[in-house]
Amino acid sequence: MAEIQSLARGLKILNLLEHARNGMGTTEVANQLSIDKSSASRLLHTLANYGFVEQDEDTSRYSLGPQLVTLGQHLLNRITLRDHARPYLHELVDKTGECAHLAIQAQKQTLYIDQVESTAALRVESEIGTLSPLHCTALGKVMLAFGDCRLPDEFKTFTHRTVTDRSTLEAQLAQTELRGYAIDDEEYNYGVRCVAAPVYDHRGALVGAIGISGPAGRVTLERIDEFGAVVKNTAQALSARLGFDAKLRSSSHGE
Amino acid sequence: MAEIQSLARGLKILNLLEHARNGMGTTEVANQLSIDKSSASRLLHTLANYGFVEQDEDTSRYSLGPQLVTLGQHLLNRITLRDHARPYLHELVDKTGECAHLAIQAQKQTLYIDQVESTAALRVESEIGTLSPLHCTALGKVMLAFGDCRLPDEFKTFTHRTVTDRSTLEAQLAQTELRGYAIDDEEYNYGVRCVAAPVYDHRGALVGAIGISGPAGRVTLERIDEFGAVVKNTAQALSARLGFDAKLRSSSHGE
DNA sequence: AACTTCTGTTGCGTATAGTGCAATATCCGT
DNA sequence: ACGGATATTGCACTATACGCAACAGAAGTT
Repeated sequence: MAEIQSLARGLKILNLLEHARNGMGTTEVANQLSIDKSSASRLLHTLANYGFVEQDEDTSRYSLGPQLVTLGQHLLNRITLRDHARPYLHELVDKTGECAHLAIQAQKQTLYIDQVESTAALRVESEIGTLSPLHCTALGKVMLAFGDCRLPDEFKTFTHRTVTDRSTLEAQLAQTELRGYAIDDEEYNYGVRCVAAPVYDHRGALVGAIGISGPAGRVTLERIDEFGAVVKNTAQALSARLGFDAKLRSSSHGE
Repeated sequence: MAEIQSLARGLKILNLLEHARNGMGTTEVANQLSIDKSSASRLLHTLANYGFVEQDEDTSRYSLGPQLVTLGQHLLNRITLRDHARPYLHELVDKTGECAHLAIQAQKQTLYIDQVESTAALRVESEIGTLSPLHCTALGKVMLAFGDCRLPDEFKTFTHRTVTDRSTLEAQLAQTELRGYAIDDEEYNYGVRCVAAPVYDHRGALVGAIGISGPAGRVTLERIDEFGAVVKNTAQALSARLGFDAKLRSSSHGE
């Protein structure tokens, strides 16, 4: 489809300015886009008229304007985690063939917010709205490993696999943090394995987790790392979608 | 200066979409801007190509896109409160003729971040970087009234006007909250009155306060409400500048 | 199910609107 | 005061975005 050239150029300018620490001058912008100074000047003026960029009165250099904050903020307010997670849950189902879940942390427990069932396996009934423990579900372990709440005092037992020893669990969480996804190996329901990864919002705060769960016969221990990678990647894509910038978390190099 | 029409139209579309709860259709956009459907369609496509809007695959309606979040967020990271407050401090000086200050809360105290001196009165020396108590300065009272920290246990006395009685101070803070600005009536320094109002960031959190201070002879009790209104308005303008949406705080009607 | 009546997208001729060149104006460093 | 940067404005040209109209698809109506 044909692009509107001048609009596209304006938008390109905004993208350029994102990475310019101290703003950019007209000529600089023109060179980057291989357009004439005059065109750049006029485009910048138009952007400035609507508050998308602003010009420093002294240096006459341009940088991003407050309108972007306004629009971005409004947008974030509209976003409900659930709405945005849904396509990613579908993606998980498509790629793994298993049931996908979205959960957040509530009242020191795992609250299931959404579920997308795989067409093949309908053995797991809907768990939306239910609360589960943190220590024995993949989604809950994500909260523990990547969130900022401390471990509960008691660990209830559900299966013979449920980890109830504090130090063992802590070791699992450390491992979870390292590899970027959590595993529930029949620790909550017999015959069900789960894999989950963290979802961050635009501020870099943990807002929830997404993951898959399926019968141990299909979600085998051999394939679990493969599933883990898929879940992790999908969770990262969702986080990016929510405005999360990976740089926020990995390390704090930016001044 | 001549505006680039197509770019301006594109930006107008973004502004339109801000207030559209469930996005807008092509025709709707076209009508609002009094342009042809085809033009609207092409503009929207271009915006979509760069992630500034996105089209729902099912309904084919358009809404604001993730790129705005990205840009807005990047911009917020660059913002330092001080840089943005400075012109507003100048504005205060211009309008009141008194010295203007910016402060944040640090270590349960008032930390002066910036100061703009009035040309007329240079009797107050620079206080940038100094810490003052919360309970007897206008800036500090703003933190107490609008922030989320609780009252200290002890209230040191500085002048005979310093309020050291807990319930009296609480009454003052309640009044402060109601009228939107705080007053220091010679409670910290003899002969100096101050007026301050809260500054909020894009999340609606209190980030600091700005205010003016001047000799009691000029900042009279009769004129103090007049000064209060000016300070309050300026603080609100600064907050808006930081991306603060008044709706965030006033009341929580939104779903 | 055939019928409107909405949508959103595409082809195309036209002329407006944006472009690049060049001139001007303004600022900075020496 | 001068050279070498900037950013901005005038102007002629043609490329570009525009509106019209035709098309396709969805959603209601009868």
